[in-house]
Order: sequence, then structure tokens, then C-alpha cells
Amino acid sequence: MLQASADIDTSETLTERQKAVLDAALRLLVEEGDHLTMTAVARRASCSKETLYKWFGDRDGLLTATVQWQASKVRVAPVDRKGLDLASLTASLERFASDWLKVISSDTSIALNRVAVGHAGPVKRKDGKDDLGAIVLENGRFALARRLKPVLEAGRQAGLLQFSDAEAAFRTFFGLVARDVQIRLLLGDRLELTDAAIGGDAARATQQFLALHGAKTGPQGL
Amino acid sequence: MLQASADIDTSETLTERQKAVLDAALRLLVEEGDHLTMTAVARRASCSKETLYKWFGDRDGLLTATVQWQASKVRVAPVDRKGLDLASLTASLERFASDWLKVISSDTSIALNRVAVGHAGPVKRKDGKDDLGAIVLENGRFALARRLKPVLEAGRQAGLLQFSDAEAAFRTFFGLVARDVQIRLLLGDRLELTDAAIGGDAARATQQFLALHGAKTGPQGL
DNA sequence: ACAGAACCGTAACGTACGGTACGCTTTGGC
DNA sequence: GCCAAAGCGTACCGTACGTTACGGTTCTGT
Repeated sequence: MLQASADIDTSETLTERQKAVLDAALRLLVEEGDHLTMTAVARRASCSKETLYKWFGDRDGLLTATVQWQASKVRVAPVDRKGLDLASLTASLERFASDWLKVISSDTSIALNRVAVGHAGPVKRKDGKDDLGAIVLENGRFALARRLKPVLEAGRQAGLLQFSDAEAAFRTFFGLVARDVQIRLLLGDRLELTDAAIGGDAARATQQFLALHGAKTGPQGL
Repeated sequence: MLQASADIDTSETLTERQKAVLDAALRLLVEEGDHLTMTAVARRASCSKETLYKWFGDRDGLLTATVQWQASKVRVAPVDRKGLDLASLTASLERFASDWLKVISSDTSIALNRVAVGHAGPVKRKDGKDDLGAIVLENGRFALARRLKPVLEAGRQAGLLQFSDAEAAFRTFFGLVARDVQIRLLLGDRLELTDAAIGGDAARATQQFLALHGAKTGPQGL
């Protein structure tokens, strides 16, 4: 159990073949959940189990590599910070909301979050082994915060937003956008999220956020 | 695999002994997560595995019974619908928020949600077997909605609240209260929630909700 | 008091799966 | 063209655990 963990710098030390294998694992994860077996991955990827072990160390290593691989594919472009007015700020927020809803309702995200949650239990983490929960959190909720906060700050600088704590403001936005969607999906609730519904939710969440933290007409939340 | 499933009417067909066994299973679930083994439950509960199988059918039956047993213990008293003014409505909402935050941050809830999420995957549900995710959802998020909506409706009747769709209003409240807390906890993020912090969050969420849906001074959300 | 049911503790069985070993084929450098 | 490295496919091993079986003990009804 060694080489595959470039730990901090996520990926790109991966062969094309290795990426293909991880894609196979990812597909299998979506189809079968944590039920995923080494033999199944090997068969699906048309590689030998020995190779899997040589590349990823053990089952956990494969899972970790898979999650990181998917994470590395998600990197979205940062928002352009041009002339900021209410319209563009609103558009940006709606964009974030809509993107986030699409992510958390995707099969892949659901599958990944499921395994990560399953592995986050009070199990004895061997050494300081990077656990899946932390990775998912880092590339999900925290990555979103890192990308959104600058926008919020810019909005405040431009006198469009009002808040004392960017983190708190972000969490409010997060709550308004996600609401009960993620937990319901993770618990297996069928929840049809059409593009139209997502667009509507994004707009609603954005309006609510502006109502709470907008500079004009704003009642001071918190 | 048969008798233990009273399916719709949750519990109370349970022996004291059986409740004790389920409590043991519950404790073990909190300690070990889904790693839970039949042998471990039998040993912890000082009963034989044969008895476990006779009572609960199989491992899934035991898990289901455990989740239902815990759910049956949570039943909270409905709020008194006396003279409703802004103060008492605010107090009720804060109470709900605070209770909910306490629930979702409790070890028991986290453990239960973890197993339920783990079992909610694309696994072939045998027959129409009640799955854990549905049970948790039903006794968690949906139970909360059932208890909160009458309060919201009463608030609207009293002219204190303003909304067109009680379900949507509930979900907004839910989002403002829970934000990223549950997913972070499920993913293993250490997140200290002191009573003070919970109280503060409950008050903040309530104020934000009132800002969005309060009748006076209210900017129209949605 | 006694028969039978319920139950405890433990041993035994079967299987699924993580991990390893090995023989054969392909590939890339010389 | 040759050889070693990399990789495929498969067989194999050990173990953990769900499930069943069974002998002994306690409880219950008559």
C-alpha cells in the first residue's frame, strides 16, 4: 500500500490506462454502490487483480484513488470578476446554485457520497490514512465555499451585499440552495430534479439570499 | 423472516427483552457503525444468535427493527396551539430548530443515518422490503414536516406568516436550520455543536425565516 | 412435579471476498 | 530478434461473517 497516494497533489501522475481503470471503478460504484468488489473492477476494466493491487495498494486505496479521480474532473472555472452589478451578481449566484444542485443530484455524486459516508464511521482509521469523507468534503462543500466566498466578498465591496461573516453567509446560501435535497437523495428518496426545477430553485434561493443579505431594501438577518 | 415486521404500526409488539436486545444493537451500531456483526449483538445482549434469527429473521430484519425501535422512542410532544402571537411563534420555531439540530448532531442519529445511507444504494431490494432509508426519512425529515407545518399554517392564519406553499416554506426553514451540518457530520467532519451554538443557530435560522416569510416588514421571498 | 417451550452458549457450515501467487502473452528498449 | 518488465487471466488461500444446528438450562403452564 504505497505509491498511488500522491496525497496532496491530487492526480495527473496517472497513466491513461489507470484513468480508464478508475473510470471503470467509478461506473461500477454508481451501479453497485459500496458493494463494489475487486474482482468486479478487474473484470470490468479488463485488468488483473494483481495490477490493481500494484497500482492502488488495497481496496481502500482504489476507492480513494477513484474518489480523487472524480474530484479532479470536476474543477470548474472561477467566475469572471468583471464589472459587478446586481444583475451579474445575481446571475453568478444563480449559476452557483444551479451547478451545485446539479452536482449533488447526479448519480455519481450520490454514489460517491454514499461510500464516503459509509466509510466515515467510527471505524479504526489505520494510520493517518486520508479518509473518503474528508476528500469528498474537501472537493465538495469546502471547494464550493472557496469558490463562492470571493464572489460574496466582491459583492460586499461593491456595496451589493451586507454581512459580517463570509463563512456564515456562505452557509446560509448553502442551506437555502440545498435544503433537504442531498439527505433525501442519499437516503434513497426518489426526487425528480428536472433542469427546470433546478433553475427555479436556484432563482428562489438566490432571491431569498439577496433578501437576507442584499444591501438595499434588506432587513438585517443575523 | 417474518414476525418482527409489524410494518406500518411501528412497535409496541415488542417484549421488554426484545427492546433490551434492540437497545444493545443500537449501542453497538453507534460504536461500530455498519460493521455490526450478529455475533457481537448476541454477545452484547447476552442472547443466542438463534434467538436473534427467530425474532428478527435475518441481519436486515434486525437492522430494520433497531431503526424502527429508535424511531419509536423519538416521538415528541406536539406544540400547544394556544394563543398565537409573534413571541410564541418565534419561540416555537426556535424550539423546533434547536431540537432538530440536537437530533441530527447526536451520535445515535449519525450512526442510524450512516447505515441507512449505506443501505439505500442501488442494491437489489429483495421484495418490497421496507428499506432503512425510507424509515429514517419517514421518522426524520418527514416527521418534522408533519409536526412543523401545522405551526406554520397557524402562523399564517394568525397573520404572522406569509407563504403560498407550506411545503416550500418548510423546506426553506429546514435549509436555514440544517445548512451543511448534517452532511458534514455524516462525512466525518468533527463539528463541535455546543448547546450555546445550537441555541444561537436556532435563533438565527428563525430570524432569517421570519425575515423571509414574516407578515410585517417582510420582503416577499419566493 | 413434570413436560414442553423458550432460550443461552457455542460449535459447525458455506460462502463471499480481500489479498497473493503463478503461468502465459504482449510490449518496449537494445 | 531478444530479453526483461508490465500486464492479463485465473487459481488459490485465509478469514470474517451470516446462518444453522445442537446440547444444556431456565421458565411456564398444568
